[in-house]
Amino acid sequence: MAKHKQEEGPAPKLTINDIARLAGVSKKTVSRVINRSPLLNEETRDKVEAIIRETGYVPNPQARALALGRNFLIGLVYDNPNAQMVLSMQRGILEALHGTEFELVIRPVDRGSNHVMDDIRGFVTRQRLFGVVVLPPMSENDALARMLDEQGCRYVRMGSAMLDDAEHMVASNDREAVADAVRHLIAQGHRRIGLIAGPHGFRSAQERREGFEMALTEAGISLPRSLIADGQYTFESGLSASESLFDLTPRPTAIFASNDEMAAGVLYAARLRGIAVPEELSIIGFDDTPVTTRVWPPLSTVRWPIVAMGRAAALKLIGTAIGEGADVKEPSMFSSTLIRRGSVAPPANN
Amino acid sequence: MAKHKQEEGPAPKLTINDIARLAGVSKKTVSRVINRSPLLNEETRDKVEAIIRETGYVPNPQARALALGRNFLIGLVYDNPNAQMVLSMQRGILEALHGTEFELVIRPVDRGSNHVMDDIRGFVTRQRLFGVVVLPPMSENDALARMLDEQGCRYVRMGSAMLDDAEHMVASNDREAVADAVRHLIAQGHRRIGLIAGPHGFRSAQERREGFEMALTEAGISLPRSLIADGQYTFESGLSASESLFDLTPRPTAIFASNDEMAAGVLYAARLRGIAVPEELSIIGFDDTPVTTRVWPPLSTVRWPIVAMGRAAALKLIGTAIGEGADVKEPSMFSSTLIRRGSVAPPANN
DNA sequence: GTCGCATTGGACACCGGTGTCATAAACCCG
DNA sequence: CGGGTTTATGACACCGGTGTCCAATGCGAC
Repeated sequence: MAKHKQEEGPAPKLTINDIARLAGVSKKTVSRVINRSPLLNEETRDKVEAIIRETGYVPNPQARALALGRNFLIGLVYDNPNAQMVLSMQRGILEALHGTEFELVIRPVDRGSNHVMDDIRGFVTRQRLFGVVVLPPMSENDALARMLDEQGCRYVRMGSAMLDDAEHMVASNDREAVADAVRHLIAQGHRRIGLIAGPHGFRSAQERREGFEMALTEAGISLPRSLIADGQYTFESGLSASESLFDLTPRPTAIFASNDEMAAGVLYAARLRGIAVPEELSIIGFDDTPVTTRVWPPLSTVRWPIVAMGRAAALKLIGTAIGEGADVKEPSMFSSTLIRRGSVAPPANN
Repeated sequence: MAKHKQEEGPAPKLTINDIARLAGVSKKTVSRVINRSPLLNEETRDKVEAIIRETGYVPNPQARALALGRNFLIGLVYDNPNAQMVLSMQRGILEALHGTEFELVIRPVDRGSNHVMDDIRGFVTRQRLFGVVVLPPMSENDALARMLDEQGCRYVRMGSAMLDDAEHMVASNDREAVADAVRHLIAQGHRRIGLIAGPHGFRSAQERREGFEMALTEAGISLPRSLIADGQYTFESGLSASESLFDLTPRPTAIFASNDEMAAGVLYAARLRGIAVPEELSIIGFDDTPVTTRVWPPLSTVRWPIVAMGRAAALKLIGTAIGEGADVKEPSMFSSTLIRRGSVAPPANN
């Protein structure tokens, strides 16, 4: 329809020159106002700011990017099987970016490929990204961190343990969180507790496993190797991994699954076998994804503050740039909470 | 491949001038090579291309953006309650963008707010976006489409019906898909079929409702108003909406829920009431989200090709730009498939 | 041999900001 | 009241590309 661009001009597109002319100053002075340069007369600043406000002028980010050799873009690099997690992270980061001039550019990668590194390098250098947030398990790759450093690209890694200094890391304490969850099972009277572990090579899997073992050790409960089954963080892997646990005699009375997808798989497998949850089997998952409340019974799980962590990561990145309340140090370590729903009960007979 | 250059240094950062010097031509000639200008000597082109290839030179996108007044960024605008859908769409778009110089910038908005329009306008004009993909329900907003047009911003709208010409629209045929699903229920022998409708103001909700009514009308089945319950596309709304359906006498023997979340709610409510699924109640959902296979019994549902549609949308946008196999016309209309799982069975008694 | 035309390449301004440095005005002190 | 210092502002080049326009070259035609 509106193909004819008439008086309905496609936006005024004011430039710094227009503002300079209107204010009767040089473009450099306008630039100083925009960049909050301290060596500026109050009066001049006010005058220019008034003009900017009433014209609604906004500096062209492309020109700034060119002049500064750096874009106002934050990249999000991930290769994550967990959709919910990725989306929440995006939300958290965007919350922090909201109201700033930064935008979020997303970049899923394939960590299996042998040019991931080149791929990411190209991404950050071509776009002259201001910085990137890296999600697990990519974030566990130290070579990647080193490369980003070399490229002069700021970065923040998300993870389940501190793998880097506070400036470059936002972490949750998975080990302690899992230990808490397992202590809860123990407090309910469980003694034969199975673990569905996450995939090898995932730091989170390792941390969660250590938390699991820690709680049992504390309580003086021995842990036969047979009570640990390997999973891949997928529903199907949880389903099949629990089979081996169900075949045990005596059967475990509780299972901790290293994430919710696998916990849902355990629940499903239990139903297939006619094992009543929670009467005959207690289950705890990890992540607090929506699936936990869609199944029956709703799954107890561990919730970690993904959105808040995403926000913190973004603030760490841009904190230096916006430099308003300059030193609002974002926390680097976040703790998780056990969410009690209907999938845990004391064991039937002990 | 071109791994010749040192792995160290914070990137060589070649410019068009360097290439021009190395090739012994002017920068404009290099520019012509990059932009595939036809008025160029074969010999010159080959020479310059060789240099570009062996140095690994990549033009600076910021400079191009400034000179062209347009960025190589695609925006994704959405206000969608369905996480899975958003993520799949991102995936589809990124698949199409892969290997091009385009990047994806995401922009969730709040369609309730009364400055959404200004927000989006600012987004596309400030960043000089090449184009945007708009997801439902934002895509149903014609004023938004008009505004984007005025701003000279390309756009493609995703939706559940053709609301615009093929150039600007990628749609699934929800009405027909739902009709098929309901025909399936009728073929199984169901006559009292309930509908959990989507929220008013969502075109998809309307289309799905019309498909539902269409199938019943075809079969000569009357549809009392009481068999339609309003939902909000959320699990909770599906849960509570189904209560009113369960209170009916006689109770419906099947329910079509306008999306999977609500279908999961129906299933949950059924379990709370001790209604056996599928023996006493058949359920069909819509979207084929992962939750359908996590619950028991797994839910029959309608699958629509989100990823393929995202890919098509992105290709429509950039098609003109890459202009290689110039006229690879992407389809605009996609059809959906009924996925049969365990939540449908013939009614117990009729 | 000269002219006209098509083809190819380059000089230069420009996109809209920022950095550097010079300079004018204001200030300070002896 | 002059010289040195500080402060506020502007002129100008520059970031790395692209568009415009003109010059050089080659070649056939007269």
